Formats: sequence, structure tokens, C-alpha cells
Amino acid sequence: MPVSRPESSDSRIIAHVDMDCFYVQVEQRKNPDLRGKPTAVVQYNSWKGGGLIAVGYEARKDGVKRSMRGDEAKEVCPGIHLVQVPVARGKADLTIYRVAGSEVVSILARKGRCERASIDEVYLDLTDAAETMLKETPLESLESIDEEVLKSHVLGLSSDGKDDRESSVREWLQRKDADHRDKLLACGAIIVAELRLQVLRETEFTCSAGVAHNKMLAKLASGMNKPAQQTIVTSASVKELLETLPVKKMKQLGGKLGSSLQTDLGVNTVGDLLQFSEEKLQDFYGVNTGTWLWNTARGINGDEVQGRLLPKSHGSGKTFPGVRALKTVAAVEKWLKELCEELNERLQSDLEKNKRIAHTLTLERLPYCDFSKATLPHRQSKTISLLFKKQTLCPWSQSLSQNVQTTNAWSYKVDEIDQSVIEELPLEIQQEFRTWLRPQKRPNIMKRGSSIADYFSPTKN
DNA sequence: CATATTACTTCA
DNA sequence: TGAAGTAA
Repeated sequence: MPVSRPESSDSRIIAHVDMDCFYVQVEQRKNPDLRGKPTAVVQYNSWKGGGLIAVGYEARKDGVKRSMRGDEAKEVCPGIHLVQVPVARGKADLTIYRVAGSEVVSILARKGRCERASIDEVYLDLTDAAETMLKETPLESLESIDEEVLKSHVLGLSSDGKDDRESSVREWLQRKDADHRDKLLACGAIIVAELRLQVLRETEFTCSAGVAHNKMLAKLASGMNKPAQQTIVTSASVKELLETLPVKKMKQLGGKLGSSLQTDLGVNTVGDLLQFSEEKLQDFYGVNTGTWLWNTARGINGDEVQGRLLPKSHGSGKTFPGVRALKTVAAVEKWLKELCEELNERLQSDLEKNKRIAHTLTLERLPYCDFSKATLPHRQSKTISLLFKKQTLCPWSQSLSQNVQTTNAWSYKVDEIDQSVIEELPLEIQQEFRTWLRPQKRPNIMKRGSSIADYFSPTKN
């Protein structure tokens, strides 16, 4: 739970940029025939037409939902174009979407601190850029205001939703009597509109954005007017906005905490939270979460935009339907190898592109739940250090399935990471490694191949 | 029978 | 520090 640093007068300018049905846009750029047509992206076509993971706006108009199967989508929208996610090594391969996401990040990072929040979302801290703009070009004197920024939705502006919205947005942007924070928001909106146009010019992708004084409100706003639009949250609009907002719509409150607020405290909207003292909330949920909730009710959020353009981790996984799907050790090893090879390829390109090297590896089995059949209820995971330790990784012999015939459980041993990998790193990082490694005892370094799987030597127990 | 990731927190 | 919980 993020701890909100109470910030009495938070005049930061924060934007949240969200790509519109991103996977669909990537596929439409690849195949322009699909532009303007109802389109969705599916994976695994064989069972009920595959699962939808992205739905274009034309298809949404016909009632297609993300929760649907391909077959179901065809029923409500017979003309829909279903594009399959690329498959490599027998599993979905999201590489093209990751690469497209990076294209967008590199553009959005030009005007301020940028945080890659997911494959298709970023936060921007535009405070400095907005302040600079306000100093150098007073808004009242702006001759030509960008077409795009005039299409902004300004929360709390009475004309929002009317015909002549553009002229009232222009009026709002240039108001002489506007307070300083509103002027900064206006500058933020101009910058974001420019960035969104640059994204469109350079990548052909549209996106939506929210501009506010903190991350929480910016995120809320980016989803309010989609696709290809932006929404500005003025301080004056916050109270009304949160008053009727269902708690479940708020980031972090979509899960168990949100449910607990409803059932245990009778809190249904964020506004309902205002009735509770900070102390009361802390008693119920602990100091951190309690304070965070108290601030959230007031539209206060101190979370900083982390300057981070790259993901912190890489993962590769596949779902196997039912406990019967993976019934032999050979099958488990086969799929483990496929997953390792994908991971290896991605770590390799991360090393080349970003000079980064992985130092921990986690193997994880997710829960499998079925009402009638046997279930594997809880997650199991095993984490190892790739750098120093000799450890054993053997979590799966019983847990993958009761049907795995393993009287002799199998395990993997990890040695030190291959020296040749370290040698490819920049000199200063190599130096760092040597200092880390010196006090450790060095196990014999055996020559290994390029696959992560090669870092594990299968042994019998 | 069926998504694939990613990030962050909590607890021992 | 590793395993599990929560959330998106």
C-alpha cells in the first residue's frame, strides 16, 4: 500500500497517459486494412474462439466486452476481426506490444520525469515544464492555442458537454483571474496535448490523458474520456468528483480493501470516507493504510512519479487448464525449457540494449481453481540468487499435480552465473561485481550455453 | 478444462 | 531474504 505523504499545497502537475485499446492499435498499424473496422485481439483460438485481451472502440459499440470469448464476440458482432496474439515456443508472445510500448515511452519522456507504469501507461511529472511555460509565455497572450488542447475536458467547467465547449475551454485556459495552480494545470494540458500529437505523428497511436495535481487524480481522469481525449482535474472539481465516485473505481480499492470498506464500514463512495477520522481508519486498517484512505477521501496523494523508463522485471508464463494438463515430468521439463528460453532471449536483449543483468530468478506456480474438479489453491514460488548461492529449487514434485509420477523428486541446482555474461557488462559495472564477489567463495565455473535452463543442472534426489 | 504479465506490500 | 498476498 503506497504511503501518501500529506502535502498541504500540492502544486505539482502530473499527467497519466493511457494508450487506447493498445494491442488493437498495434495490430491495426501492422495491418492498416483493419483501421476503422471492429477489431479485437485474442489469444488461443482453439477453445471457444480464444480469450479477448483487447477490444477496439468500433467493436465496443457493438457490445463486445473484454471478458468475452472469441465465439461470443462473433455472436454480438458478426463482422468483428479477431487478430491472434503472435505465438512463439507454443505460447503467447507479447514482444511486439512491449516494443511498441517502449516507442511511446521514449516520446513521452521528452518533457519531464516519466514513469513507465505498465506496457501501455505512463505517469509524467510536468511541474518544471509547466512552470517554465507559465513564466515565459503568459497564457493570456497565447495567440494560437493548439486545436488539440481545446478539445480537453475540464472537470468543473459548467460547459463541459455542450456544443461550444471549445470556446469555453479557451476561455478557461486564458482566464486572467485564474489561480496559480489552475494556470499551471492549463500549461500542463497544453504540454500533454502536444505530447499526444507527437505520439500520434511518430507512432500512429492515439492515447488519452489525465492532468491533475497528483497521480491518483491524473489516473482517474485519464479514463474518463476515451479514446484520444484528455481530461483536466481542477482543484475546485475534486470534492464533487469524489463525492459520488464508487470506492471500487479508485486505484488500489478494486480488490479486498475496497470490499472491506463496503461491507465493514458501509462506505460505498470515496466521499463516504470523509465521515471517518484518520484515527478510526488507522484503527481499522493500520497506520499507513488508514492515513492513505483519509488522504484519498480528500483527493490528497503524495506518491511521486518515479523516473523509470524500463520494467523492473521480466516474466514468462503459461496457463495449463486443469490439474491433468501437465501430467508427466517430461511435460513439465519441456514447458519449463520453453519459458526459460523466452526469458533468456529477453534478458539477452535487455543486456544488449540497457546493460542490465538479472540477479534473481523466481519460479512460480499460480493457483488453479475449479469448482467441481481438483484444485491447486495457493501460489507456490521459489526464489534464487543467480549470482552467488548454491541452492536447490525443487518446489514442483508434489505441487504441480498429484498425477506427476515422481517417486524420485527432481530438483535443480544453481551455480554461479556464467563469467562470460559479466564480461559483457560495462567496465564500471564489472568492477562493482568484482567487489561483490570477492568476499564470496567462488564455486567452479562451468561453461554453459545461452539458455537460462543451462544455469540449472537437473539432479536426482 | 483455458490470459500474461508487472509491481509492490506483508509476514516470518 | 524468501514466500505469499494484493492489485492492476
